[in-house]
Amino acid sequence: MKNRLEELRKERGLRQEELATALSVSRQTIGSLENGRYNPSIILAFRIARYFDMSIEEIFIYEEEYCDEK
Amino acid sequence: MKNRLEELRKERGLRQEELATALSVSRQTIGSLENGRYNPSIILAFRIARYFDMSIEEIFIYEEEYCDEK
DNA sequence: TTTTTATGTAAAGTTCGCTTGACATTTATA
DNA sequence: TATAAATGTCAAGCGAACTTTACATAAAAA
Repeated sequence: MKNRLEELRKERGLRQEELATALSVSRQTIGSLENGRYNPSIILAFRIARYFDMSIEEIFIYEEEYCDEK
Repeated sequence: MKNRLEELRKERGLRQEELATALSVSRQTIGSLENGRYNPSIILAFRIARYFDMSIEEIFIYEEEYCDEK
């Protein structure tokens, strides 16, 4: 799954650490999401969407080709 | 997190097993989601939303009171 | 009532999401 | 250049999200 986290964070002039703090996760979690090392839990996805005042679908891009992902 | 899975499934006259097969998960996964034993991964949430032709937000209800969930 | 169908749920195992801690690399600033 | 600030990334550990197997219960149909 792709996402627009880095883009959205930079638009707002935030460091990874600041975003992490705002979302109550670790800096490594933000880095890992931005670099695609893993996907967020749905709870974190909701918190991210709420933080940026957007829908989950506007931030996280699900494409069917990942047909075997869980 | 609450969700409308059971309601949506029954509206469409599906058994848990049929929905599970359509989504490529086990029947127990559907039952566990319907009964709130755990939350879906974001990938599964996307597949469910796509299956019902709805947004994730229309199916899964995130409320801020779950402030410590991950 | 008896049998079948649908659902509930537990146990055990695997992988993933997230943590903390650590250290390397890149980028910016003194 | 040298130092600091921001990011990249690894490892170990924990709990969550799945799996399969199994069995119990509920509801519907014979």
